[in-house]
Amino acid sequence: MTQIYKSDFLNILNERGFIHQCSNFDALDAKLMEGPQSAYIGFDATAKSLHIGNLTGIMMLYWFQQSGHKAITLMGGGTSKIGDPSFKDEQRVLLDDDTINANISHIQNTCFKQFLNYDDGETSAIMVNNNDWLDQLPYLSFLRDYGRFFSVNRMLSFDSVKQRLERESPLSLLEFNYMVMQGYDFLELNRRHGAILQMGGSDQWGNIINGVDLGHKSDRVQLFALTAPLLTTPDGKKMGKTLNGAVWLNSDLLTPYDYYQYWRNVDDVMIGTLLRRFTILPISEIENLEALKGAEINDAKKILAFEATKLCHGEQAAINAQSTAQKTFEQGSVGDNLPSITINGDMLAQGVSITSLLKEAGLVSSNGEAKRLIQGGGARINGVAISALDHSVSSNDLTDENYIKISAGKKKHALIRVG
RNA sequence: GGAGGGGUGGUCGAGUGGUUAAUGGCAGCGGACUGUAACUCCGCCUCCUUCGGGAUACAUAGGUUCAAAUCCUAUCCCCUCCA
Repeated sequence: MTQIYKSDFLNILNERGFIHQCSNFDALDAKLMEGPQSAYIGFDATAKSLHIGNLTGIMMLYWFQQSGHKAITLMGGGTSKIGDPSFKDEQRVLLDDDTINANISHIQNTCFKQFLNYDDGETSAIMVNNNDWLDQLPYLSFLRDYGRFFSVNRMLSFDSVKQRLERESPLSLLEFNYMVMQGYDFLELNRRHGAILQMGGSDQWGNIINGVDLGHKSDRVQLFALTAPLLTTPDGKKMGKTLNGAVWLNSDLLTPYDYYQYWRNVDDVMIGTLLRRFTILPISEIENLEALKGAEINDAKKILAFEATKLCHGEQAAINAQSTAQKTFEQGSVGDNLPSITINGDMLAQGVSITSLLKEAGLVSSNGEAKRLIQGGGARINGVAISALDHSVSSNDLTDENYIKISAGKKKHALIRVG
């Protein structure tokens, strides 16, 4: 591999496609060679789980720690009260404290612990919440101490707000302050934990640079910004949507099987990029995988899905998910990880309408949707398409293994068991 | 405070009294093709229904009318300009 940097960390990030912009490559590279450093990434607390969109940042911290440094995960408990306006056209709904706190504790206890080691001596990852300092800021003295370092002229020049202004979308003072808060976070984390680097997606560039400038002006410290390219599909769409919305990292919001399936179904042309970013396979192996052509790409996708699931949910969950997927799609049978519902044996003996079963199994959300699904030819019982709206499912449909497989389309399946 | 503009289904955006549950694009879902991909094509895309219909719906609440997303009144919210 080509070593264009001195530090392992930058070399790894470079070969894995994480580098978009850096405030000062050479100086950062040199700094990383001096010994363990601290870097952080901020995460939203607007939902009770992180999602695939946050995964790039998590992986950057992962490699940072693997390279012998200290990773800091900053939960935006304070900044979530404002809402990042970058590249958004509309103001976000404001969340109340209780919701934000609940979200943070939920995220803390799940997502990160899979990827980062919080008990690793000198390079233990740590988790902080910016509400701890932002909530206490005295307005007037804050303005006097730090407000003077922020140039409105400059802030207005950032693409993230320029776009909003050009479209004449409203930008409130509250939202405009988001980048001030984020900039101050950097300073605070430098003081508290010696953080010298803030990373993030390329949409965070403006916000991060504000912190770098503030560090220089206020404390005469050199801070660094490093951003990763945003992930988009070839046609420019954002990655990370699935049947039910976001691709969550928490298994209680998205099962490991569904998580596996998300990766299994990504666009062909993304395969190399995704393997680099979201698996920890050696680059040489990734190069072999992305050289595959045509239907062979499926092999690469299976590996991507397996490795990504393993990182997020553990090896056993990945094995289970893979096995279920294989049985379901390659052998036409069923796997343990399919969602399942239990139904009373007597009721089943009398026959249950397919519509209500589809609803029960969570495959559709209303009778109307079930009806449309059936009319569209997408409803199946044990793999056989059902065309009658009033079709009744009964004990006769039970297979030898004592279940009924019900499907909505070719990819969504559920099992009905008798209980 | 004054003047003007605007709030339509997940989203963008038509529609200015009547076959309008509301054109079209995007997103989404299903089908065909295929490799559990992409492309393309076709269908669907408020809810309930005994499948005859019914109930809700165009910021909110009233009103005019046989009939309103479309007209009137009040209220709320947003934007622009002026003070």
